[in-house]
Amino acid sequence: MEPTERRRELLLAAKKIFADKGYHAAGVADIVAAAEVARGTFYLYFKSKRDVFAALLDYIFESLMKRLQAIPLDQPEQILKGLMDNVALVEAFFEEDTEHAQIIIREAMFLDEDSSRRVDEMRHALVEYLVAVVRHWQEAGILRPLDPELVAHAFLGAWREFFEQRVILGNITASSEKILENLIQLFLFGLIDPEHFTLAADHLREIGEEEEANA
Amino acid sequence: MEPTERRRELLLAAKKIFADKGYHAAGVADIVAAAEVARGTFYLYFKSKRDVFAALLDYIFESLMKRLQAIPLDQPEQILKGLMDNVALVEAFFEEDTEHAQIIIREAMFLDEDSSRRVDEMRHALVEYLVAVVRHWQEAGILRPLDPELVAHAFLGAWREFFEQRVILGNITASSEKILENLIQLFLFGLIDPEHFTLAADHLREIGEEEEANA
Amino acid sequence: MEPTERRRELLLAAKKIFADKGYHAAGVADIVAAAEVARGTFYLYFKSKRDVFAALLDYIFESLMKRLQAIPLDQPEQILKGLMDNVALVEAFFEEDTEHAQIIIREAMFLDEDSSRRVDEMRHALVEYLVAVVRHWQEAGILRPLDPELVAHAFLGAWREFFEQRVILGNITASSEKILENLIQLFLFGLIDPEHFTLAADHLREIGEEEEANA
Amino acid sequence: MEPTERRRELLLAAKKIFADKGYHAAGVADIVAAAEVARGTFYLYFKSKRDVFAALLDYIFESLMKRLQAIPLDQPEQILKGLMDNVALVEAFFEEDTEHAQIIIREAMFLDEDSSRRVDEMRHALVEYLVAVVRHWQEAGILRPLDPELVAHAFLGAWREFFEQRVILGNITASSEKILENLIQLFLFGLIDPEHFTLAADHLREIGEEEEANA
DNA sequence: TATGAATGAGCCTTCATTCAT
DNA sequence: GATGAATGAAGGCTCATTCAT
Repeated sequence: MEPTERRRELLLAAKKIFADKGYHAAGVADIVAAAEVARGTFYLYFKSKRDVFAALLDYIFESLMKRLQAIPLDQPEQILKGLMDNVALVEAFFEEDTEHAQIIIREAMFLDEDSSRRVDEMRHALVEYLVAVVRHWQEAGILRPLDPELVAHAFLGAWREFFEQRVILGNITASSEKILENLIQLFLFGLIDPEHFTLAADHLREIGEEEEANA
Repeated sequence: MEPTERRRELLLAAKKIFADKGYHAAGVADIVAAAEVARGTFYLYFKSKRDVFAALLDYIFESLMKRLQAIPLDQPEQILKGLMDNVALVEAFFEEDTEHAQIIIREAMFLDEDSSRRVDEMRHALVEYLVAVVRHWQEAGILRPLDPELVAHAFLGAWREFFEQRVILGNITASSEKILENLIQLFLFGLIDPEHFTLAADHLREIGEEEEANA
Repeated sequence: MEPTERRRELLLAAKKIFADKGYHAAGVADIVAAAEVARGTFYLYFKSKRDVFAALLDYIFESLMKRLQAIPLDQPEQILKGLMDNVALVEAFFEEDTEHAQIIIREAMFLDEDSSRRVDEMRHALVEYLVAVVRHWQEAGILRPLDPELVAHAFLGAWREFFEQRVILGNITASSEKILENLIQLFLFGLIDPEHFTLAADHLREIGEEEEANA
Repeated sequence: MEPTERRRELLLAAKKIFADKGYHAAGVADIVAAAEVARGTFYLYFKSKRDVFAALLDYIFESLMKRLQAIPLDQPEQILKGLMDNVALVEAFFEEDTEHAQIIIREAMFLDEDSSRRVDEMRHALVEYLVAVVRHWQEAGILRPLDPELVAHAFLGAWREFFEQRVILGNITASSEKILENLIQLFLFGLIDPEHFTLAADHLREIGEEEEANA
């Protein structure tokens, strides 16, 4: 068999095992069993268990990047549909192959410095993408001039929360579309009833002044 | 030494070790070394390594509950200050003792079913609290009638994202107050410039109709 | 409490525990729990776990001796009843307190050199007693002049086999009286039908001669 | 090295160690030291310390069965020689490799339910074999119609007693042949001098009547 | 390249014994 | 005498990694 193919088989076996059992519970024995190769063969293609996990993160990262690069940022004429389509696309990536999400969210994030750095790169890619979208519509005067990074991180966090609950933990049964729609509405229009915008804004200003006075 | 005291010492030692090295990398040997007791002593107070971790989650949960119970939900006259104060209080709990957060967020969430259930209880307590706040101001007609649970989860997720970045991973240097303030503004007023509310709402409706037509 | 009393309580607790769980599975913790004293108290009366076991063997040995010494060897006029009564008495000792038997047969026999020596003393006492009985009736011309020690050991072994099966392992449900009666009949009259005694004796002689020829 | 061979080496090492030190005192460390392999290698071939012991019992059981199956039950023309040859064969099995006997008699019998069940199977095989022999000669009218199982158990017990004393504990120096010969004589002809058979039988009857009267 | 038997450091846990109170 | 918390040696077992074939 071609070396590259062997390596790929092992990588996919590792993906399945890590997603199933988690990094620590997964053993090299499980991986080679799933790949149907001998124990020693594993070490022909990967330096260690850590190494195959790192390779896995690379693989997932690259897969995600391919998707993101396929999205045009500047064409959408309709802000809402644009946002929804684009975010849905990211969600689809993780939902198509739930193992990806299991690994990224459950395992890689806090496994060690190296892993968390790699996840951070992914997060950064997503954030940059969201930032670009927000900035695009801010420049068009449609969105208010809030810090785009803050918005991106906030949205990412909110979305991750629901994704975790729904896909990883299975605590929510609502459809991903419905959730996403509501989430976007919340982020776009905010909580406050427009009638009370002025009142609310006044309060906000007062609080700021109080705090400055206290400081 | 009084048994209760010894147990507490071991618990705190375990908290430090688990926060430092993570559940898997932490050994009972580390814990007893930190507590400066013999190996066997550990098993006088805890059934196993798992057991001490569970006890730790209980301890953190109870500590957090004490804080939350101290907050009056129905008195705040000012929505913004109320929300900010209350959320800040939760944040303070985790920030005072970063180890708490390390353990809850990095380790407990996905360690196993038992642990994730416990973390879920905590999340639930926080969500319920946020839901109560949102509902309070919805009934007062100040907030729009969005699903309070959705709002609560979204806010929790967004907040967690920043907390992780700032406290656990150290990627952000902005002050927690500033972040919280911006976050609340985002959730309250939304992204869209009020001038374009009507336009945006129209788009939203169109999208809905398109989708129904497609279905 | 009087020291002697305390010691006795511990000894009896140990007897129960050792009989229940066996020497190795029994822990000092079990013994002190059964005796309702503190862990340390145990070591006030016994040097070690081994020590309490040795003391237990002494105790059982003495109890058995008291019984045996109470039996008159020379008065019985009737050989069968005499044998049966006497053997039944030994059996009764172990059956009254099954724990005795559990400990002697299951644990002490092969635990270590010291224990097996003690059990051997007991066995010796029983054998000597049986030897005396056999010899008594041999001198009266009732029993054939077989080696009395051989007879005693053989009987002891056969009896032990049934006792183990019945009391320790629970494999036999027949009453001890019935078994004993049959056993004694077997030992007294033998297997061969008297009609064939001569024939059998001839065979026996032939075999002996063959073997001598082969040697 | 071939797996089967390694496993066999470990099994034999375990046999030696268990026979030497007993189940509890023997450590996996001792076994792997005797087999001159690493600790982990042991667990390549056996699930646990218990497991290797069980495997050992199987091995001994099978070895014994091979011997027993080689014995024709129905051909012997001479009762005495037949019995002696056959029993001697069983004895030889244990005497050739004393470790077998050490393990079966000292350790396995009362270690736990599983072990004692296995030993019981062996005992059963021997008993059945003896029963068949006895029954064979009973049908030929040579032996009296005593319960064959009782006879078999009694003989087995008596034989075990001597075997233990001689081989395991080293208390007897007489040759096994001499002992066996005497034992068989005892079982065949019984203790009572034929001249007194009638007298003895009368006594026996009287005892029975007395007991019935008392009941 | 592929194999899989062998390795051994390292982990969790138990329990007889000690000792300060 | 009595207590029971503390001890730590010892034991069973796992698993990532190596290496001779």
